[in-house]
Amino acid sequence: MSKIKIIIVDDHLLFSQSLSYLVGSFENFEVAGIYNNGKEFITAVKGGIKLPDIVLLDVNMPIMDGIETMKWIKQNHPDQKVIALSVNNDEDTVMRMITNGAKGYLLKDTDPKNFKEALEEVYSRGFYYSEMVSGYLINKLNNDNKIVLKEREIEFIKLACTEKTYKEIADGMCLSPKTIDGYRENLFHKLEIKTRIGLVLYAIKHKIVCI
Amino acid sequence: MSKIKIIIVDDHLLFSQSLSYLVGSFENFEVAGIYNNGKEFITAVKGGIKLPDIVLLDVNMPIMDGIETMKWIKQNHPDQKVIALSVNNDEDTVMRMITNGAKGYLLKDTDPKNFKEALEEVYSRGFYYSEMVSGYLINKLNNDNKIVLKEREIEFIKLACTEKTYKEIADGMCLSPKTIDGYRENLFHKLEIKTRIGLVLYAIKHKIVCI
DNA sequence: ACAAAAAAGGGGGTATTTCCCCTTGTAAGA
DNA sequence: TCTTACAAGGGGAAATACCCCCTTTTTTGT
Repeated sequence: MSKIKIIIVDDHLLFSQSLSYLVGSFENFEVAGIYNNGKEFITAVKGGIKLPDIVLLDVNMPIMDGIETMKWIKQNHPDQKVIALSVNNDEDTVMRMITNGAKGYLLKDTDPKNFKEALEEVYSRGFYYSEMVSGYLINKLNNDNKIVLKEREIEFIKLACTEKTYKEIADGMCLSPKTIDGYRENLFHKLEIKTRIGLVLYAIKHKIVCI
Repeated sequence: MSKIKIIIVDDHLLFSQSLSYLVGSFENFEVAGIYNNGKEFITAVKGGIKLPDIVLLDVNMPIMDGIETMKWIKQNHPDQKVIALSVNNDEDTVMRMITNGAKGYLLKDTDPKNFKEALEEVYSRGFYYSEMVSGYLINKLNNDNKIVLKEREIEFIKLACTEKTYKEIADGMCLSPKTIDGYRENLFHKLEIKTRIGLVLYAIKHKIVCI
């Protein structure tokens, strides 16, 4: 019986190379390729490489990150099994990967035993959702009051995360200061915050801006 | 000739376990132990384990992070060779590790070849400073206008990164609002910022608060 | 197809908060 | 003793926050 093929996509060479040793040490598994970022992987797929049984996809990558890559995979190879790998467990990111079709989401501090289990389950059952992921899924069902930010609002938020005054922001967005006033108030209500500080904290927490 | 002994301290099990395979694959190197955080490692050292030739120390760890651990090592085993491992390359963190005695600072996206080189150099020459580190060292020499924040200022900054008004912050710190006024202005000058937003951004960037 | 609703832009006025200068007393250190 | 750090304050201009209101366009439901 041939081994289960794995492809690793991760920008941390030290990690991906090391991980390939770990995967290689498992019976029935073998690493079929290592790519440094989503772009490299997609280019390779377009170039005609054979898709593996499972892709191990890092979430935080510089060139083309996990979420973007996941979206592409979903569109072009919807049946491809992908396990997301990440150090961060914030609900936003986890849910975005899952809703884009990741079959599992593992933290990098996962025990190798667990990791192997996840690989096996994803291969045989098709998915592996840890307690964390299940928790988030239930959370999602219970209070699905998801906040939708419009393009123009995001633009405003980004500018609000600088030392510009609202007047300056208005100029920057070619709007009246009064309109900006409206944007602010809307967001304050929508996000349940009271001050511009709250807006900045929200923006950073939800990665609307990166610092 | 016996092999060069390495101890890995990293909270990401998947990484540390994998890395030990990589190190194991190098001639002349062997992994003598893996610990999940600084505390575990220090406890083991206090318990009398044999110190390795090189410690590979992750910087970002939950229980006892790389910087704290490095400080302890510097105090208690100043000759211990340590290579810091991290995903982030911000000057603050790098310099703090180096000034606390790290003999090298490697990013996790380092090429395994480079990694092996670093191990060898640290073992034989005693240190391995990448271009990045050298750059920061020179930077440090040129403009050594380091900003020192006092305890009370840090307290204030943390509160400024909330939706509290200065009045409320004053209450929280048992000071007059006017004193808070002074803190703010001092910091604005010292950090070359103009608004509380700038203060929040500074605090997050320099990890004074975490969100 | 057409009314209703939502989104986008703008306005007046006001209270509160932030920002910035300048001064004073006091305790601790060199 | 002189400096430095810390706490506190006065006064005022600017920015922020929070109401109320309006028009126009786009989207949506039926």
